[in-house]
Amino acid sequence: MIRNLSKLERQKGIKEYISKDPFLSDKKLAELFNFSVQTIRLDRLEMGIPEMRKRIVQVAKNTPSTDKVKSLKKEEIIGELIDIELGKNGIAILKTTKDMAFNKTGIVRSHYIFSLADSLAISIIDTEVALTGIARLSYKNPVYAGQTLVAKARVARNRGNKYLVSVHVKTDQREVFTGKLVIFSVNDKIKKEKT
Amino acid sequence: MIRNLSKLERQKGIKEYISKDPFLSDKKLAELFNFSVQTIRLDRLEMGIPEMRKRIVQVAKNTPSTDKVKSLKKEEIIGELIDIELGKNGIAILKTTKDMAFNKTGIVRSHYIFSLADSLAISIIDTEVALTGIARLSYKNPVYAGQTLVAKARVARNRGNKYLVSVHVKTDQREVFTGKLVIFSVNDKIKKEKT
DNA sequence: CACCTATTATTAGCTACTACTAATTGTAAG
DNA sequence: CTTACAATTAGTAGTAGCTAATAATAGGTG
Repeated sequence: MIRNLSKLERQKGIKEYISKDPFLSDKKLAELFNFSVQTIRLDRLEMGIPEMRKRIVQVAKNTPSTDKVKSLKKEEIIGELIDIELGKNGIAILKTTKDMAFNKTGIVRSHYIFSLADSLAISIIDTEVALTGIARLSYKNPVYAGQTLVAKARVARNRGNKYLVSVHVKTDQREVFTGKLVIFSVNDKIKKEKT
Repeated sequence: MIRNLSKLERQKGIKEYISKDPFLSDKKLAELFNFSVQTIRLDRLEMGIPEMRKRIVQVAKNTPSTDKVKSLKKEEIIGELIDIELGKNGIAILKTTKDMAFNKTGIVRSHYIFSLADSLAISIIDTEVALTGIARLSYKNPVYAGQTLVAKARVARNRGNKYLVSVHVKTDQREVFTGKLVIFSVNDKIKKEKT
């Protein structure tokens, strides 16, 4: 029961709930938000969210269980965001595991470190959508599975929609990675450039 | 007796069809086997096969999409290695999905593209262990979820244990990423530097 | 013939909807 | 205060894809 929400807030909430649990029927959502089933339906229609059964089918059809494609999993940010000042700087932590490393040496694969740096850099940009344009990376020292990485990012320059973000990753005082990323904040323009 | 056999065969057939395509309703099965819907239902009940909607839910719940773990999944190489000449060049393909993209725009997150490029670059180096040292990345165009990326890597220079690998990633003739990676081949030395 | 199995038909009821109309409530402006 | 409009709720008819129960029919077999 989460009454006392504006229409917008409720719709946002419904979206979130459904994205987290696509198995929610209108009835259950109505109980959760303490609004009538009809209102929930209207919200769904306004937001273009399909009915529960169709959502379940979508999820089922997305099952990549028979896929051979090796891919990474989605994440909003890699690691844990522990401090952030939008537009200025941020800190994130990633505990590395054996899964992230080469079996042979136990050295963490470089793209995990980049992912930490890149997602942190993007998340400190105070904008709806940010995309990486150019990056210069330097891996200073190997990281071993089990070590905890601390990434610090800082906006070094900002001209228009172009941000230069520098990221330093350390583990136990020791610098393991530095990077300079040029990030672009984006409106809806890019969508039309598609083709 | 002939009837009995045909019944058994039909039930076997239904089982097979459903296991291959759980999205088949009783009606569709009835049309496929040219029996009435009631007969199909009886068969399902006799075999203990649940109704279509419950089958779909089962499939959907088996998907690992509800993971909250904030880390990337381990992979030996990101994408599918489709051609390789050790020490010279290689090609890898990655089919992008919604999971790899920002929800808002459907644009694939930059670190997935880097991961494809980086793991390909490392795998073409003809050595036991290879580590990324320095990298210069340039994201030329946004990649949209669903597009298939083709990465081509080439060893541009090789001095001692230092390899300069250039990687180009395209989707439909269109260049979306280029990178120059300096990769170091490693023996066992680094392991002892560990601290 | 009665008995049995397989199949098909019919009906009632269920969930989770779509699509629609209509009534009610809230709220802000004149 | 009233009027206007948006938001919400209620209700109806119809749908797919079922469950469950009951009945009818055709075709053997002892």
